Amino acid sequence: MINNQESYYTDVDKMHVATDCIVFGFHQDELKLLIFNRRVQPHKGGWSLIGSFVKLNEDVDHAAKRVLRDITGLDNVFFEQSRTYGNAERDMGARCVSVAQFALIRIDEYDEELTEMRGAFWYRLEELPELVLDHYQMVIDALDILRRKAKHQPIGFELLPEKFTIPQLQSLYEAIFQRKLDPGNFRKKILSFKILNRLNEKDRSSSKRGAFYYTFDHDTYEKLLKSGYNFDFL
Amino acid sequence: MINNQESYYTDVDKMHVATDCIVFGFHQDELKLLIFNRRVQPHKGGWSLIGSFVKLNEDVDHAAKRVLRDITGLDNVFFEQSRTYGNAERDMGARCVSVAQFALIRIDEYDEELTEMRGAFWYRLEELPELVLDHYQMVIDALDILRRKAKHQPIGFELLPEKFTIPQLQSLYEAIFQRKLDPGNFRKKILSFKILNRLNEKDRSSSKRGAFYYTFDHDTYEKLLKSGYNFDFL
DNA sequence: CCAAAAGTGTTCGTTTTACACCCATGG
DNA sequence: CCATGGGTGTAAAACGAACACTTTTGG
Repeated sequence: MINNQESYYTDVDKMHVATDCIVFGFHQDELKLLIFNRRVQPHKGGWSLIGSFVKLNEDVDHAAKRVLRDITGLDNVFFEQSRTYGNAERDMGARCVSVAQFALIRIDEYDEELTEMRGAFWYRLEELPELVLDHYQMVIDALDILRRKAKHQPIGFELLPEKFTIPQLQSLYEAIFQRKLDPGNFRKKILSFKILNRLNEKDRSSSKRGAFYYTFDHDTYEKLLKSGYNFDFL
Repeated sequence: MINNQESYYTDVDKMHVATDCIVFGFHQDELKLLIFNRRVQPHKGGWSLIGSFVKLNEDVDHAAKRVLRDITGLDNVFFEQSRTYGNAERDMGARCVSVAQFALIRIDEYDEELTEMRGAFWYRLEELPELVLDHYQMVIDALDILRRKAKHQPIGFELLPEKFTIPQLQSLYEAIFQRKLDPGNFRKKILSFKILNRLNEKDRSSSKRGAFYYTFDHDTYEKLLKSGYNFDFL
């Protein structure tokens, strides 16, 4: 069957298809990006996003998950397509179209040893080294999409540990949007969505009084979402 | 040079890369989509989006513009990437990744004869025929992105003629969002952005009194955008 | 003169913003 | 006992939804 139909396309150009992952993490009140020090040609020694070519029988989405799993040991990660980079000249090596996808990971869960063994490291967004090809543009674009999304849906929870405090959540949003938020107003807004469950447990690492831990109530969120509820932060 | 570097990638799979265009137009208070009746295999006789394979030395974006120009005669059209469809099984014919892009066109400007000669026709969104492959999903996804975008930036102007009235603009937004809007409130909101210039000319085709024509002030818009101004419709 | 669409104004309730204030507690 | 961050309350301003009202003009 495949061979039969394939015949329609025989005179059509073929090219490499890659996927590059913009992997965001959040640690110590800072947004971090996972980047990769290339140990082989091309661009040996340069910094790049983690990525891979897509195999003939592999979904593009799957390729991204495969790469991230190989490097961090993590599975079941939040992934979303960013955009596709298809300029003819973008990779001088060969014609190669790259589908960029961004991931949000809980930085406390990944396998640090495995990651470093593979040549990947976390960098603060503000102090990224130069990146290979158009990878810096990919980061910019993904950040833009992340910000847009974060404004209208509670996407940020993907970046925090299972249980977190409201001040932690606030500092994540401050990192994403690059501006200070009012603690009182932020708390009221977030709680008004009623998608957080308070635990009977406090985090005392950043104050004597301690801040209650919360968990994200995925079920209630889905319900509200389906009922057309609007989650507009800020 | 190319041949030299190409050697790094010799063992990497290659595949077809296509682009499909979701072409929106606005006419008689209705959102319309340009679709294409296939005259050759595969899927001969079926309805599909207009699209093409990307050539080896051609930017992906360029391929979309080329297709649209060939079919409608239009150039300089608003284009934006939607998303990329990369499932291994999406086209039984052969492995083929498709980058979907949507276009907004002023329906009064295209070349009707050329378009029909090429087998393409405008359909109301509500009465689309069945589309081949995953093209229907592409339409759904593009609509979703269009709606999101339209909410936060004055994208709709791409779909109207150079000069338009506020009631016309309103009916466009009603078509995009599929709901009635209050004329008074809509007008105030739009005018508050101060990105419309009123002409000393009226359209009397839909009322005795006539409605003033406006043009979109692109320069002021860009300025406000850069200064961080928020355009939130609705 | 009147129907009908264009355009303006007013009201009222909600949301946002800024900020004052109370709480809990380890050092 | 007090500095510090957690958490609550509140008043003023801004905004949005609903709707009444005025304007214009061809038939």
